[in-house]
Amino acid sequence: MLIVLAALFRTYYNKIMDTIKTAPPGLVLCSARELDISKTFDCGQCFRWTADGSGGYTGVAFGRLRRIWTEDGQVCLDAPETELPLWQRYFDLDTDYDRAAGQFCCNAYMEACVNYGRGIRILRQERWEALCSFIISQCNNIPRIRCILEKLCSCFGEPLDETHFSFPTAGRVAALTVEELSVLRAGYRAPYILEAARAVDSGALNFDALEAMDCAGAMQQLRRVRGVGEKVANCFILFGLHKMEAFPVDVWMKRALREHFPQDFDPTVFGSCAGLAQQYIFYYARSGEQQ
DNA sequence: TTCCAGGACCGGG
DNA sequence: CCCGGTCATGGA
Repeated sequence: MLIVLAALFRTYYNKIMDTIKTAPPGLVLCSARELDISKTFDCGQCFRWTADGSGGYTGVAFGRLRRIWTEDGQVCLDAPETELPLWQRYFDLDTDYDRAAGQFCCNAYMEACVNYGRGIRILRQERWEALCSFIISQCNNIPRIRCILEKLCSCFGEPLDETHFSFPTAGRVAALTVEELSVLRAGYRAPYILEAARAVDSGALNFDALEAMDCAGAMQQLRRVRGVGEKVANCFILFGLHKMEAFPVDVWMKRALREHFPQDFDPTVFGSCAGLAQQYIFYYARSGEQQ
């Protein structure tokens, strides 16, 4: 009897101690007002962060598998303290979004967009992942974009645990064939992915050089890659190069611009952060709120 | 069955 | 310059 009780106690004791030992350190990133993780991850700028059912999100960036959640009005991150600068940069925490949004309010609709999207931050994603993601995005829906990217990583990335993988490097993808890529079921986009990977891997497309250019110059270089048109290039310039004046226009944006702005409306009036204005509009339009 | 999804490309007018 | 057809794929 005593032996059984002792064994039971030991089992629970060990379980509790394991929980304490493996408890995430919970690095504090910023306030929840500065960064709304669900809006930021679900607004259509990235495709590899997924809600884990308990209010948090799990994803991979820089080859690091991390969990992020909001707790007591603060955004917490399951990462060692030495990574704080890395993630502060990833979430663009040095930019004053309230000040940027102050330039946007040209009508009541835009005001609604800003209010609805407050807390979105334009991530500083890895550039190859961003380029690849938006090549895949063309004429595609978001769940399937996520599905194809997931398959790309699980087939050709490095395993991080049982279910998560790093994003394969451009060099790794460049060495593949269209036949090998057919497992993605990416359809006509497969050769586009390959050509982009080879351009990046060979240096024909140099991200550092693109970053040093203005939007027009980067656009000119990007459009030399087959499968990269004006819209995909703009998405990459905004989400990959973090040039905030880029203003990608897709079908949702076309409809919003048609229905809520003057015919000859020029998005450059949104200023140096027009891309953020675009994201507020896109997120609001897609939400189905108001119409 | 047809339509649509964060398009791009190519040809012809 | 602008227009329509075409390019895979899967879900509604």
